[in-house]
Amino acid sequence: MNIHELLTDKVKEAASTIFDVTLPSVELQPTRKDFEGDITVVVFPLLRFIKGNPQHIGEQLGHFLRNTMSEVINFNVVKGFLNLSISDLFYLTSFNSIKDTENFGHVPIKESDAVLVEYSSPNTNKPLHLGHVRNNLLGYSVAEILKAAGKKVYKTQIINDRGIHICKSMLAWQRFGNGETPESTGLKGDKLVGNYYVAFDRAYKNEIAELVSKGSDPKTAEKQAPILLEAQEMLRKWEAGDQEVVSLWKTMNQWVYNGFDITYANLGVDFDQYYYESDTYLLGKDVVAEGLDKGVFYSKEDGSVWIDLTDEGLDEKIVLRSDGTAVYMTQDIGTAIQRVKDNPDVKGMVYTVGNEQDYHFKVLFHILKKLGFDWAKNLFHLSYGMVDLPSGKMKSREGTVVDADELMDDMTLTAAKISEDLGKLEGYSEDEKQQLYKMIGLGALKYYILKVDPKKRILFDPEESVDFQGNTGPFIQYTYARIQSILRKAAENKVAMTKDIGPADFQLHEKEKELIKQIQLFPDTVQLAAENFSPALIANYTYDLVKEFNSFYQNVSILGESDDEKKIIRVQLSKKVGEIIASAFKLLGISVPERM
RNA sequence: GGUCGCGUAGCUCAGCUGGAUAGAGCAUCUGCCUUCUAAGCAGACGGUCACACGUUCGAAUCGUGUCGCGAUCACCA
Repeated sequence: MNIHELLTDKVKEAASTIFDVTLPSVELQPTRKDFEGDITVVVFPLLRFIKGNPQHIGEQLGHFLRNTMSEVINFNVVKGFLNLSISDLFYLTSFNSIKDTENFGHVPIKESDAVLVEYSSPNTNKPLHLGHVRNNLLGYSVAEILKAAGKKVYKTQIINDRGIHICKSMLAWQRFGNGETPESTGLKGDKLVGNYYVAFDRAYKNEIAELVSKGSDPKTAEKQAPILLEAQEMLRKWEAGDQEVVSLWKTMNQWVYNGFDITYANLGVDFDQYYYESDTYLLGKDVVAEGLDKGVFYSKEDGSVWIDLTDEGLDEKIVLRSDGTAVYMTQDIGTAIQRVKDNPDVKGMVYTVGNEQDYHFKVLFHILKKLGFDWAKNLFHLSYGMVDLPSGKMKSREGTVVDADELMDDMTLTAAKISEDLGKLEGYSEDEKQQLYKMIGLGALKYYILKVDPKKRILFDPEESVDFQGNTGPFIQYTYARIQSILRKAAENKVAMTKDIGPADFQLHEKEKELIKQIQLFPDTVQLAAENFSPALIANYTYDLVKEFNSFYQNVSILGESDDEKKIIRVQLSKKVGEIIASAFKLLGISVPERM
């Protein structure tokens, strides 16, 4: 039982013995630094149940708590705030139990409670860019946080591997490619294919210009450019299963997958399941038919099928075209159902998709609820804002996107430059250095993106790149490395790491209490982050912990002239902080170095 | 125009279910490397929490409205 639960119970008990009232809840908060005490009971909310002067009530409660709880050694009342001083006994017993807890903050996984997390979901016609990076980091991190909170998680992505845009790069390759392959060019497969997508666009624009110069109207020119008609023809052939087209499609998609695999590996994300739109784009039609029978949907004269969501404050939405073919929504309905069929233990899903699709997912979730699926109440759209550049929006056609691979390389280079300037890496082999630079560069990138609320837009300045000071990944990694150094030296000094320390041995330093308080918050933070699908909560918690640790580190002597008991508890504290940093960063997909 | 999201220090961001005098980092300035890593620490400076009204003992936080920015309102995905 933690101190908050303990105090809540005691305050309730006090209220019933002194005032004969039953309290539904008690408001507790950490005492502000300018006041004496550790934990504060806010008296104001109690006034609804206990009539009287808040000052007086606070004092009565304070006396009761001090007399009946060994943990409360003193109290004072300021206005309506009852500040309680907590004993060293409590801090030490609490820390003694935390110290030996493995995987502190993680809850064991309950197999019955599976959640499916979808992220990345790329197109196979161009390489991944900065937007995907945010998507991937968010999705991966949320999946890891859910695991830590005791959920079984399936990471999944649905790959958009079909459609006119895929045919465009295929056609351009046929026409201008001269049989180039990733092997023959040495290019990553996704880059090669992406180049042909750009080549298509160039050729298309030229044809339009030519048609317009011959007197054609620009709008019709856009629709009648021969290369576009040819791409559309190719799509028809693909849908008809034309062998040559399908074979080229398979080959080129495989190039792209091989390229993506490298990017994902560098980014440190992974997936348990893959869905391909070429398999799922026909799904959902049967569900629509069923829903039509049940009266969830209705059809119009032309045969198209709709759902009326005006009751929910939304409008009408089409779910099947008049020619009977599926739309985006149809596919998503079908895919959701298919996934639960494939994984019967799934009780909820998280969709990591940009906020331009907020409306789509709102509608999708309503439809699935109306269709009566019990898991439909546990659907969450992990919606995130755009990543903008100082120059404005990223546009792939205008070449203003930040490529994911290049970005990671740049970050690694920046990390290398700063590290070399600081000159701390004597005795490192070139390999070790490169590994460390990558760890730092990617740590900077990931932390930079994950620490901000997903809903907010991010302005990413590649020039200024990323800071290594303050609330950044490298600063936290650096603190971790320093802690490892303390532990190495403690091992040389043979400090007893498992020994419990009692309150009689010495008085706790103010900084030690602060650190223990911060450590205690970690499990709650993980739970909260899981409930809110928020890596930002974990990131900011970790930064607070590191700040607290650094303050502790500068203000107390860990391995210096302190006596043995102090030395032991201080090294134990450092060790636990190191463990928490590592496990929090693991939830963010960031590695920590042993030395730097 | 309808709907949704955002608006906190010069800049980048925290601020949990309403609680005491609003919190960090960067930038600017001042101290601190003969002791465990100075990518650090301690401090100064910097705020009408976009604006107005409301709810109440108490509002950055909740509600309504206004303004600004963005997204979205396809038989595209």
